[in-house]
Amino acid sequence: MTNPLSHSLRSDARDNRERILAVARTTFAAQGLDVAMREIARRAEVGPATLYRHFPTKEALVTEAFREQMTACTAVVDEGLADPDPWRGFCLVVEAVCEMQALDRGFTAAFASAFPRAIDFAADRERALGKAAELVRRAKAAGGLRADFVLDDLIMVLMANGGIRTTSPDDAVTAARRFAALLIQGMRADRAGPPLLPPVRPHRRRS
Amino acid sequence: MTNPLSHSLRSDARDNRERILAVARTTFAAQGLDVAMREIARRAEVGPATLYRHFPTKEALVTEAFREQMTACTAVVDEGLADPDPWRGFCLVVEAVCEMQALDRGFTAAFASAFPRAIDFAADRERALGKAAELVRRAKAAGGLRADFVLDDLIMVLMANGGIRTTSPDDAVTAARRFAALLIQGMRADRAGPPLLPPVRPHRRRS
DNA sequence: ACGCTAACGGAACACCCCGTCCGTATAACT
DNA sequence: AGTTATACGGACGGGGTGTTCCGTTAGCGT
Repeated sequence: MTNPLSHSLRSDARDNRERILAVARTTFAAQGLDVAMREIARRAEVGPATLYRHFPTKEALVTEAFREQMTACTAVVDEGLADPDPWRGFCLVVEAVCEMQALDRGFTAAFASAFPRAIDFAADRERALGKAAELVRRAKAAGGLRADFVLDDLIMVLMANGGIRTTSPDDAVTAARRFAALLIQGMRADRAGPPLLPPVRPHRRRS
Repeated sequence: MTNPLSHSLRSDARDNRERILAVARTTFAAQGLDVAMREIARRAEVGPATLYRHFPTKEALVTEAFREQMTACTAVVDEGLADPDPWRGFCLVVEAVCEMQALDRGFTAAFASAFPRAIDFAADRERALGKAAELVRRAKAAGGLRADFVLDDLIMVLMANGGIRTTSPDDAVTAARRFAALLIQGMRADRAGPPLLPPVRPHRRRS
């Protein structure tokens, strides 16, 4: 019902799978991707073999665990695109994504491809980036976003936001909001100040 | 001469020590702190035991390797304080430190205490932060920096800047400059836009 | 030149990681 | 209830890390 892949699985197997995914999501969110597979298995009250039977590799588990987060992210971008005021839509997206990153350390790492090599988010990632590019274009056309802003700047900002570490989740989201607010002021077209230096393309795997 | 600790050391030991430190500095700068001790020993053409005889633990090596970077950092803050225009001094410091972080990944991690637990930079770190607080105070008094800016915002910005990863060092410094320029525009007092949310204190080890 | 001690470095230790094998238990179907 | 295939989990292998032991080398003072 809830999961299209849940057919043809024995009941205990399906339960275990969901329990593993739930544990993986919360643990990755709280501690980042540097969590041992054994630890996730232990918290899910499952043997390591069971974990690996459901997800053949750690990368597979991470990919599956953050699939919904990824769609939520693109949904946010769509929401921003739907806003009648492009600049406001842009600001909302920046704030929302920063907050999402603050609430989920693992998502930050997964999105930035901090994991060994290009997860497989490639597809969703590129799609979201395409929409974000459109958002940037409109925000600039509307006169809200400074003209020398480029899509890669947005990626850079998100990467930077991911670097903020705090003690508690509450502090994390407050800091992210404050960070986003500061940045957004710097992105405004009016009183943009001296022109920015030439933009740089942040690193992208799969050269 | 150059090093006050170099007395009472045999010639080969002194050579090895300096070679190890040189290798550690360049390697940490290029690849961050996640470098195996064996790797540093190998590059310095030294056995692991020699490395550990000079630096009893990895933390000790890191601390010693970044001591001069730390003093360079405080020197930058002093330079900013010496500037007749507090706002310009503040901007210069932000730009310079961001650039330093871009050029040295290890320093970023060491400064942010990303290493296991509180290195020992505590003293220098607190001293530098004290001077930075004075810099912030003056920049606000001069009317250049927005009034709701706090010292912790500066720490947050530096932490964020450390999160930016690029492929080449050239890209890193370009990105850092661009990032700093964007942020500085958001920090300006004129046209500050809506007030920021309540500030948050970023995490500090040694509770 | 000699001897003594400081310094060296390869091998080994203890720990943790990801991923796998195989004998056992249990859900599902008759 | 009996049977069977599916799923389970403890134990294992291979590789990596920080750190230490100990037999050997080599600088330095005489």
